[in-house]
Amino acid sequence: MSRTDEIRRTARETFGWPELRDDQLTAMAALLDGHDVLAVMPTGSGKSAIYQVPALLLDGPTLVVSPLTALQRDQVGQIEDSDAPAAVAVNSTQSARTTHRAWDSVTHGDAEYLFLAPEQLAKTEVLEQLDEIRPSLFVVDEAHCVSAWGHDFRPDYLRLGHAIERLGRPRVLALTATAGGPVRDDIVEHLGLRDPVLVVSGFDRPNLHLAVHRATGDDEKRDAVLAWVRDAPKPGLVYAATRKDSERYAEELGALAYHAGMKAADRRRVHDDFLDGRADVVVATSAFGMGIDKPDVRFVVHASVPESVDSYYQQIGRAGRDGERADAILFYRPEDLGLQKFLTSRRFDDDGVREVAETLREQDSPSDPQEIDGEVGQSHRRAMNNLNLLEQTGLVEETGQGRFSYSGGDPRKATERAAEVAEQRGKLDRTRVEVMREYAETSSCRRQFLLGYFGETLDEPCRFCDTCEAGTARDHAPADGEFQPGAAVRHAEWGTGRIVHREADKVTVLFDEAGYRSLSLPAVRERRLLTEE
DNA sequence: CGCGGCGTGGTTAACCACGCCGCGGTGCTTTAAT
Repeated sequence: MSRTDEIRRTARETFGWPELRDDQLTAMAALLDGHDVLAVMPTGSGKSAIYQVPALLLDGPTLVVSPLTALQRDQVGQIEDSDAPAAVAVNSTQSARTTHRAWDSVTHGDAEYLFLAPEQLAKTEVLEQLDEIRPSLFVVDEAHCVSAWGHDFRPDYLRLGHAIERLGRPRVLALTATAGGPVRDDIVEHLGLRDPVLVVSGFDRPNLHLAVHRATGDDEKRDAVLAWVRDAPKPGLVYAATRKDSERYAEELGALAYHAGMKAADRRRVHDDFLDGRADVVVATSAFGMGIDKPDVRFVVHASVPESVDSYYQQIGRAGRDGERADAILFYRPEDLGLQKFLTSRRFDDDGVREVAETLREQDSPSDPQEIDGEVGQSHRRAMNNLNLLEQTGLVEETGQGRFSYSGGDPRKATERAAEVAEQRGKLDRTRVEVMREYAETSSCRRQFLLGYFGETLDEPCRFCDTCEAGTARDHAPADGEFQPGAAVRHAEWGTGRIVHREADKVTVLFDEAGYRSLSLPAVRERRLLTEE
């Protein structure tokens, strides 16, 4: 029987899926052929199937790294509802006995799927257990978290590559719904994917109507948000930038608020009420959304700009999954960008990095990160962030068996190098916020803008966004073939990059080193700033 | 970076302008005290 027949049969007989889409099949077959795979496809398109099916055709259990314990519960439950072998999770929300039983069932081959958060893989004893189990497939679900969270909030995401190495390099599958260029690069680099097969399904969501409402004053913006939401068909989601704002809007709308400062039980209730249709509108911070797969969400309103186009597309992607018309509208004030710049900026921890470097240097033999963590007087998060930065300088290297050696010489020098790495990252993040300004302020087709950001092209303006309807998008359709989205270019100062967006009088370029930059076309032409490669 | 709250001081009895300060988002894990 051919490989694809085998895949199809397993999908049909075990999971009850009569058909698989081509992109699903491509990704599954690549995994079975022993390749690493990065799959970027929309939620609700059967992403989980990509590991669930091959898992059964490979010897050895499948490890799934999943960011939230709530998500792990859902995923285990989903597998339990099928005829597939058992799935278990290991995390801190369950009793020691449950965890013990979970390990047992994986060890004895009774459970096929094991769900874990990345923090589990930072523990030596967990890695030792897994080393015995020898997983054949290592899945990173919601893989954009590697990039979005790995650089500060959850540094263990950046360390998954070492876990993969430590487990003898099982084949790796990274899954996400949204990933622009730098996010994909981060995933490939930090998971250590080797020559990965990239499977990207269509990004366009033609039933989503895109619009931006520009406001000058804060009061004016609030009134506009309230009026729009009151008149709109429900259910819908409102994203606010702060916890306080989510509560304020929720109160004014008679809706439910959702943010990470709420008690777990309240959060779960809001989540369930929204999914089951008891709540029409939820006003949330960015905490809300992962694992939300509700078909009939009619709008996603942003009461304030998010930190990046990646986040924006992720959040509006929760509307209109049923294919019916849905609205994605951003209420925009340039002043709101300041908050996002603040929130994405990270202070470089000079003393902390030096302490980690000094501790590494004093070791007689290569050290285990857990030992380092225990020796420095820093939180786990802080210690791992500092170690991550040192690793990115190349002065700290893995020597095998999950141990690390230091070749940095003077820790003060190493700290300076780490500061440069951090500065580079900070620059990229700031330019990503700036792209949100470009999106909000463009008078070209918004869909062409969004798709260009993700490396896709839409040949004609979409006619289903506010700029198309206002007629301004047409004026920006390039009359010539110069600087088309996707084209490789070079800039004297910023080096090589790729065009992500082009309008009548300016281009936005993603540079390999300098991040996203917008350039005025007249200036580019006059001073020959960009050359096509 | 931009806001909201608070105190100060200055002009005129009830209020206003100014400047300073603090705050702002995402979750896992482990542990200690009820």
